[in-house]
Amino acid sequence: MPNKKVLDEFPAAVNATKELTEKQKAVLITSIQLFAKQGYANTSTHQIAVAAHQSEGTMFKHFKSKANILKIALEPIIQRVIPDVLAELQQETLKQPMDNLHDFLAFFVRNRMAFADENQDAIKVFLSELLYNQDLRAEFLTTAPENFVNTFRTVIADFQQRGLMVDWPFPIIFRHIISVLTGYVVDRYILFPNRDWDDDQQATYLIAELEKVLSA
Amino acid sequence: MPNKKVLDEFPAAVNATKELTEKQKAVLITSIQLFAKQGYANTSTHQIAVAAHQSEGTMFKHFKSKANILKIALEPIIQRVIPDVLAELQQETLKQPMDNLHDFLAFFVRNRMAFADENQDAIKVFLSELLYNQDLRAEFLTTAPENFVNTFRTVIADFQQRGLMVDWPFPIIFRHIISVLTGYVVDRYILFPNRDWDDDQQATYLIAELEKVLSA
Amino acid sequence: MPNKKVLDEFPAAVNATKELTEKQKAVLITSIQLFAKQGYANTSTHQIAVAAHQSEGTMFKHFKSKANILKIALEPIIQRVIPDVLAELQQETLKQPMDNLHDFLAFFVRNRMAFADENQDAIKVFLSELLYNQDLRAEFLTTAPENFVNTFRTVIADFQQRGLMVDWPFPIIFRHIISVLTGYVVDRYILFPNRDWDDDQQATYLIAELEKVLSA
Amino acid sequence: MPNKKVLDEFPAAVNATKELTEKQKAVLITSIQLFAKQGYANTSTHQIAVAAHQSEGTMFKHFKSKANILKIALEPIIQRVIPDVLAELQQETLKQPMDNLHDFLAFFVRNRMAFADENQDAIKVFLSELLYNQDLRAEFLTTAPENFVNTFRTVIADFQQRGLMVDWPFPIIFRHIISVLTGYVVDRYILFPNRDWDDDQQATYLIAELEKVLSA
DNA sequence: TATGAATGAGCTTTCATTCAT
DNA sequence: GATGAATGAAAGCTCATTCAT
Repeated sequence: MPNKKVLDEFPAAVNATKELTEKQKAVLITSIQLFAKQGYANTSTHQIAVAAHQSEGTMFKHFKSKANILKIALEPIIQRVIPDVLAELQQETLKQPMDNLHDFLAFFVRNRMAFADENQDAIKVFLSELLYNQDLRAEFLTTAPENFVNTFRTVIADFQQRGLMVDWPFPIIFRHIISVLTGYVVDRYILFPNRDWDDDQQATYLIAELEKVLSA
Repeated sequence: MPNKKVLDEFPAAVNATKELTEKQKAVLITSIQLFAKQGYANTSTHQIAVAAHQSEGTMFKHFKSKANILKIALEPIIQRVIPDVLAELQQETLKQPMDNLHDFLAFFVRNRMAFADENQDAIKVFLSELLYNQDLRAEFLTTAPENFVNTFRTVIADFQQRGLMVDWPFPIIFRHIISVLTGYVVDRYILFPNRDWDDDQQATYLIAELEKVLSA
Repeated sequence: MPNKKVLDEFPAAVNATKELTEKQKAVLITSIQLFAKQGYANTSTHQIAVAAHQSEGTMFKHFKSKANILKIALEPIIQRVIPDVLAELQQETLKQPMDNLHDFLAFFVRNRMAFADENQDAIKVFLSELLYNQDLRAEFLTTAPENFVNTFRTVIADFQQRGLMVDWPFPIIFRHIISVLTGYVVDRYILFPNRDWDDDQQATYLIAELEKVLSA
Repeated sequence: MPNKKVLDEFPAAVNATKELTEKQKAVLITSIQLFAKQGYANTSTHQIAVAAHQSEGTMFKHFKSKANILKIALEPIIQRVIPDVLAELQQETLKQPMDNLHDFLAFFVRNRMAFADENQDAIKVFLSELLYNQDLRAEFLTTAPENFVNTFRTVIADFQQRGLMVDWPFPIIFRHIISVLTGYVVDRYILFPNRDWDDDQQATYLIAELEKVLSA
């Protein structure tokens, strides 16, 4: 049930402003699944409607256009990549203070691996659409700094001030972390999803890679 | 003239079997440019024909299908990502023996940065098509091991045997290198092509990142 | 109104599984008319759509392909060449027993002449497509034996056993009857539709021809 | 080598006015073969050119249009269906006078069966094109009466005057003969070419069929 | 003269979106 | 409101014919 999380997040992310019926949720989930399997351009609205047991007319009444279905379906991904990890980080630090780089990286890597596992379809679609979808890109590049990059920046700066992290510019460090994690996700879920993966071993190496580079 | 290299490589990569006229080259270059700007699915063959000053009929006589235009246009990328660096590496090692990790990484990073700079459009298209284009993916995943992964494997193993590189499994090391370099390419050419990039500084950091992780 | 019968037969032949709207019927009738006038290959789907006052999109949604329009439009011909005559033959024999060859031939010839008159367009298209349309041919050659040839075989065998018909092999007799009737149809409706035909006289001769050959 | 005869007849039929090179003959023969296999509309001029080892340019220089290739390729069939049989009939009657209906029908049927066997491809194409090709049809319907129908009329009238043939109108008799023979050709060469045919037995029956109907 | 590359109109089919019911 | 039939523009591709070499 790899898309369970996406569904669960809809209420939190979207329901604040809009009520989503079960069928409307089905449209969003089905869309992500079909887009992930075939690509956005190769998926017809008819196909979505049939798979979501909706009529095309009703679908367009609510979502207005195919592009908008994509946009709404990906919103949780864009909005929750960081907030989630922050919320859980807070809970974690309540249990025990996280005063070394290793513990932080271990938590962060495993947390995001879990997120990737639960949202693999949406992530694949997001990565691919980021390339050519001007609107999505614009939204992401304006939203990301606020609830994503800036939060990250604070955490990094904190580690650096405590002398626990290498004193490189933030963009370099930020890109490095994203690169290593995204590289894993692409390898694991997009290029070779059928390999026999040992997730724990993978986590260990990812943490080690990041630690070697980022430690002061 | 960012696509100069792609053009120059056509003779080497394709002309062995087929002579390409100027107009046929124009079709391939124009296609890559349009695909990079709009995406493959959002670019019509009519648009390509007009931009390449060709009639659609002639285009289809030579290239048979839109999918085949893409395939042929990307062939140099698939075939030459590694052979190029190897050839130049050989020339380089003739000048001075490369017996430490830093020198190798410095050469490798700068060489592939140049390659990326020269083939940015084709790389963008390649990355995006890798996600959903079954044929391209199949071709890449069968071609890559031979002229790409295996060569890499030998070089890595050599450094490891000499005790100059960390003793991690090859897939981990391989993915790490690819991730870091691809992360840079996406950042530099796809997400923020208009930023004021200091390529030399970027190279320095990339080399440092890789060296910290890979050194024994 | 030469295609009245074709239309009337759609309910019986097709409506069992699918309801046909008026416009869908119009597509089928118009197609047959255009195919009969210009040939299948020389008739564009656009032409059909305009003539049937339909949009091409709607047409394709229902009929899926041009080939399928042809197939569905000809189905009544393939399915009803013999069943019709049999049904009416049964009704006829209720009125008066048909115990000589002449009466049978007279009924059969006039009945099929009426069928040809009502379905001339479809018959022309059918004959021409039989030559090169692999699918139609395959369907006909598998359907025909069941509801066509075998029924005929029984009737012929019956007359032969009663000593009323020449003792030749069935394929010879079958082909002879079909040849003579088809020859008439081609002469009458395809080669010289504008001649001044005396249908009654034609029937008399056709019956005489068949009777001379087939009588014991 | 079923098309040998067609080729051999080209000199006689066409060379009087036009010289045909070997390659031009190849175009005509190949066309007929392809048209017979796939239909005229489904055969491209490119396909013909390749199969005949000709360039499309040269082909069009000589034949002007695809329609004209068909027309010229079928000319021998149209021109020689009857003249052939007449010439051989003359030779035959020199050996022994043919003063009964059976001998004439036997000669005629076997002679036309041989013709059909040698020109099966061209006959198939001719029959199919007769349906929709206005030009071919017009040519045939003006040419046929002169060198075909009228000759036939004379022979029939002669038999009738001698009291050897039924006293029916010529069109009825003519159509009957053509129908029976064409029915055989379609059965033998178009519908079921792969059956195990006993040509001698077929001839016997065809003669018997015609004799029963036509005898006085 | 012989060639085959070039042409562009026309083909069948798809699809996001609208609208009558 | 919900439906799915209807729309028609645009897609990829083919082809008979022309024309520069």
